[in-house]
Amino acid sequence: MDAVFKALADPSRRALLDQLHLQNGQTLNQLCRHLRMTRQGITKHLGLLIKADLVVPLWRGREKLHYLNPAPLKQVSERWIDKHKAACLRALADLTKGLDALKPEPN
Amino acid sequence: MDAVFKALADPSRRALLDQLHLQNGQTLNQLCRHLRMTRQGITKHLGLLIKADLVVPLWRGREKLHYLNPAPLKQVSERWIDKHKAACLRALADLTKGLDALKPEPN
DNA sequence: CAAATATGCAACCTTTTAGTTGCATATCCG
DNA sequence: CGGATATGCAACTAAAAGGTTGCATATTTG
Repeated sequence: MDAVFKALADPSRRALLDQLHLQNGQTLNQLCRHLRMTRQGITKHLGLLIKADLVVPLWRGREKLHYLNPAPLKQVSERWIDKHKAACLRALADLTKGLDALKPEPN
Repeated sequence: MDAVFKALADPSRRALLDQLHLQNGQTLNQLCRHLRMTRQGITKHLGLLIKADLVVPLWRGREKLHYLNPAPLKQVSERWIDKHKAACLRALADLTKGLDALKPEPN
């Protein structure tokens, strides 16, 4: 679990997850196009994501495909959010969003 | 959002959240009893948790009560887990597709 | 086979972070 | 008031993390 939280702590790694969420199964080089960083830097980030089991690698010839695995994320929120409270929170979040949308400009 | 992920990255801070989840509204000194660390160290951790809005402080006289606020955690998991779809199923499907791509050269 | 492509490994540097020590400030209670 | 309690702020140190450069390895392709 520690590896998951550590992996999520860095914005570059979250960007990688975003990118995989957008298009799953990308190779290392594909992912390099979206981040302005050396390939080796990205390799290290992917290494942490893989160790945290948030990304699953799959070799196809000389290419390494990367797949997003959101399973560990499930446990993240459930650790401090009681199941029966979840619905309430969700409703509250939606309500807040609704109220914000409704909020009139003071002019 | 960045502050939330950063705050969750440290095991001591997660322990503090655990402690508050166990008993909400504890003072700084109360929290100090459960972690083996100086009070100032814990103060710094709580500062980050408060900045991330994961903990809400409330002053009562000279005491500072700390309350857990799980709301930001909701968004954490929902970022990469599709709300209305079984994300794990989709990921599995994509993974299977990757495996299929691997197959055509069995020889 | 040789060149190009896709990736890995390791050393290195710089910045950030965790934790400590020391002192200051505010509140409660006799 | 004065001592005890509860907390804050700042400087400092040691460890960790982000990122780079350089070179090695495996696979595809002409």
